[in-house]
Amino acid sequence: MVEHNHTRLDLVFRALSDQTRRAMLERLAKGEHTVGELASPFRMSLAAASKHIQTLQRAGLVKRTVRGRIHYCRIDPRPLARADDWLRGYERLWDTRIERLVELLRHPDNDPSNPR
Amino acid sequence: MVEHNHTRLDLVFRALSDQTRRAMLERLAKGEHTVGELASPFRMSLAAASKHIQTLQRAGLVKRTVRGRIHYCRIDPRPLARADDWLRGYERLWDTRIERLVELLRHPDNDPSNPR
DNA sequence: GTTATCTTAAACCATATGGTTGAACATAAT
DNA sequence: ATTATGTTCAACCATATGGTTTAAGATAAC
Repeated sequence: MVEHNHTRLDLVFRALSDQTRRAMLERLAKGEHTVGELASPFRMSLAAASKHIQTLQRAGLVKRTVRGRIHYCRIDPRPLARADDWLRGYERLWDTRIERLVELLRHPDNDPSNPR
Repeated sequence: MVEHNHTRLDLVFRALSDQTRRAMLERLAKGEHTVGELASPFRMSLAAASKHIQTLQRAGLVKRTVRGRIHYCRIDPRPLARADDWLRGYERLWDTRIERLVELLRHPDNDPSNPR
């Protein structure tokens, strides 16, 4: 559902718009961490860090498992792939190599590296 | 400068976290538009749409040229490329094909498609 | 010079955000 | 049962956001 996809992208990009949350993802990319572990490098209260983790969770970027009193968090990269899919829709605009390839396909004789 | 890069990424992802602004970028990907043209498809005031365009501009995603009383906007895809660079840092986590390739490189004899 | 058009600024509003502190909840250790 | 640990909730605060309306500014058309 298009509307649903927009909402998800909203949340993902929103979650990524803060360097604390990006740093948390970078750590989670290396493996599972507890909430306390994720919070510890940041100079903010545990409650603030907990809020950030919840924002990541709402975006689907983090999944948590509770075992006893410990909350374990893991990265879920699929929403990142979808965000990347969206960005790659613009790849043609930033990748001049693709532009040149398209140009070559249209006018093959214009290739300066072609000695013909 | 690392800090500067973070700020820029904040702004880019922030700008992308709204479907109105993403829709504006999609139109700009097809070519230059005036502010009024960008605003017209949306059911919001011109002032509101103007604010969105300013958010895109602050993120560096849009460049504007003023000719007379008309403001022309163009997409600048470079910040999208940088956002994509950041996302691609996680490619290994979402692309299981890369995972399998790495696994093959480590244990070549485990390839089930290899009849050896 | 006057009117029209394009666009933003200012003020306002409701909501969201990102942080704090202290309390509360859930579970583990003793 | 009590204390300790891990974590979230609630209330608060300052700021930001996304929208509105109206006014203002810049330029073009007449």
